Amino acid sequence: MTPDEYVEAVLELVDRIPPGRVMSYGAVADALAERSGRASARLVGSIMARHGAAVGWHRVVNASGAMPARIAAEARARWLAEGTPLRQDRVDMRAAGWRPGEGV
DNA sequence: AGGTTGACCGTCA
DNA sequence: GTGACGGCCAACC
Repeated sequence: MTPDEYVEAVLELVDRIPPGRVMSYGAVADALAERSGRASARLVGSIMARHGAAVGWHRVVNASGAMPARIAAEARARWLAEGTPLRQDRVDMRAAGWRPGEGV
């Protein structure tokens, strides 16, 4: 799998996350690990930083259910807009966490 | 070629 | 709950 194909695989998966649900960067990396041969949360993070605008980037959060300060406000607005379960200003990962195969 | 830098994560204190 | 550390892998000096 070429790096380019990996990027597509990440975007494709993110695009399948249902509204109101989220996956962590690490969960995305894990989900693609078998198919891609790699599993790096950091890599998924940088891919989202570059290509996230093309998909529902607010549905991919860090393991704490938060987002970096730069985009936190926008992310929170989107979570509220689609009814994502929140805990203070973070996503409630226990309630909102999604795994591929769940909504199919 | 080599060092630094990220929209990260799990572990340990 | 917080903070430090090591591992991670591609992009960028």
